[in-house]
Amino acid sequence: MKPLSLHDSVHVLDLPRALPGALLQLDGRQTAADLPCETDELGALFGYRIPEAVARGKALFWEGAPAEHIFQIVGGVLRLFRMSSEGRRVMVGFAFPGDVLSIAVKDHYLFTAEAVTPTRVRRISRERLAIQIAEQPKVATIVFDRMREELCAVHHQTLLLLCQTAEMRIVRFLLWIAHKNPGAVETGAEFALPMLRTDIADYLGLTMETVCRTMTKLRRNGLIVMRGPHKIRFPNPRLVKDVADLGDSRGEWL
Amino acid sequence: MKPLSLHDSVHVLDLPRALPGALLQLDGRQTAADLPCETDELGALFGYRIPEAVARGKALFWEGAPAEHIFQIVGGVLRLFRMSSEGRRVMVGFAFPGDVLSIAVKDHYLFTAEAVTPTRVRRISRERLAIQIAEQPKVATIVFDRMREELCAVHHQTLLLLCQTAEMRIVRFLLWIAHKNPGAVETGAEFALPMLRTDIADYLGLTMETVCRTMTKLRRNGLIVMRGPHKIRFPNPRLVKDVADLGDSRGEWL
DNA sequence: CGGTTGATTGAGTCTTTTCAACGGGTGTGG
DNA sequence: CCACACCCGTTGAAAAGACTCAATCAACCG
Repeated sequence: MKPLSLHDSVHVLDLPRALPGALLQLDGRQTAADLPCETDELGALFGYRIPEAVARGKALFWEGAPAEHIFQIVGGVLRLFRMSSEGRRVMVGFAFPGDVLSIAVKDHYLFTAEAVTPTRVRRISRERLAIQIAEQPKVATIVFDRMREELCAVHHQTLLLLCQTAEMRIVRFLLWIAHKNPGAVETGAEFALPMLRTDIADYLGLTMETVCRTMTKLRRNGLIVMRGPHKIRFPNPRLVKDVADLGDSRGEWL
Repeated sequence: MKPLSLHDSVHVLDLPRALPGALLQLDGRQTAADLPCETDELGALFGYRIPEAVARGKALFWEGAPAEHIFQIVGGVLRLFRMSSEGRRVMVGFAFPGDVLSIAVKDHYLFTAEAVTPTRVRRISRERLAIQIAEQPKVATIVFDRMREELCAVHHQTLLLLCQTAEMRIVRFLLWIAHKNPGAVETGAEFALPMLRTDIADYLGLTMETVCRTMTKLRRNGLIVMRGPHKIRFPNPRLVKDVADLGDSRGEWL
């Protein structure tokens, strides 16, 4: 058995992001249902310490600061953004339970990570990770996988941005969020959309107003049902297929 | 000295992509000036075999095919694209001399790589790479770096797509291409823009027409000078700064 | 209660896309 | 050799879409 193969690795999407019975509330109010670390291969890496809490609106780390730690999100949602040279906020991603942050950076954080909801994280120092890699070659495989996952996340955003219309972008964005709650799309169950309209706009390269308007349109068309701005349902799964054909044979890109 | 540190690695942008004296012609006509593999740390990995040629318009590999090899571009330019579910072509990148392709994929190629210009590549099987990693831990560091580079490339596209206007996207795209020829921006020297207008459009999320129109606008404004559709100059480096302030302290994102 | 924040909606403007036409190359076959 | 077709780039006019500016509304908080 090869110790460091690029092949024999956990599938990116098979992560224990949300397990049956562990109802993950993305809005962070239900702190009891954190990601169970025992099931995570990476859990051992981060140790079984009690996770740290990050209050809503607080930053976990800042763009440009020396990257000393790697973080695993246990519960809650974070927004990841940079400041462009013109001073505009550029959303480069969101982090959900199970995600690992900044495993791919070299020495400085490339973006700021800010808690959208009350968030709980585990951390490991980059030094310690290096030692772990040296001691157990298998760890390198895990790190490879995580970097692949990070790459997939960015690629996913790229594909969203390459959608022509705002409607398409938003539908796919919503579906992406929905897919983090297993079965939400198929059963039409309600799921949380914790981030602000502005966050979504900055992520999709749109304005807040366009996001609002488009979501209203989707509501009028019966594609989505909203209970407040942050609770969404897809009442008609079949309808979803028509608007955005996600019939991708390989789930790698979502 | 830690054998597998994530820190002590070659800077992503310090790659021997274009060396003084090795005038890289991106249009691929000058096949003599290939990337010198001796200077490349990764060169040893790929061996010093004679590079394979890929004719213009031919694919190096196809989206969805089993990923058996990893490629290093020695000369020429490739377009990297996927087919969206609606059948539209989605450009996910371009590959230039020095780039390494598909080091981050798991088992199937995520995109098709097609030669824009006559191209020369070296290849290594994924199996062999795994063995190399096992034998020399230092190789893992190189692979980490390359994956970081791949991540940076995708992130760069994301940032391009998040630019509000077509003009900004295109200016930054052109600057990005220009930066691959050392000193081209500073001296106002001519550089090649080998890909088609359609390729650029698909990469920037615009239509071909918008790309054309915007480039003629840039030409009229004196920002660029064109000699045919594929030869560009920035005659006034100072003007460039005004239009697109790239004053980014860290070059990581370009 | 007044102030703030976030979401929504409206009206007008600007950009981009769409549809269409044209021109310069290149390659091919008569 | 020329005629023709085809690809690619460019430009034009009209339509659609997204943005800006602005007002309104609801929830929350001191």
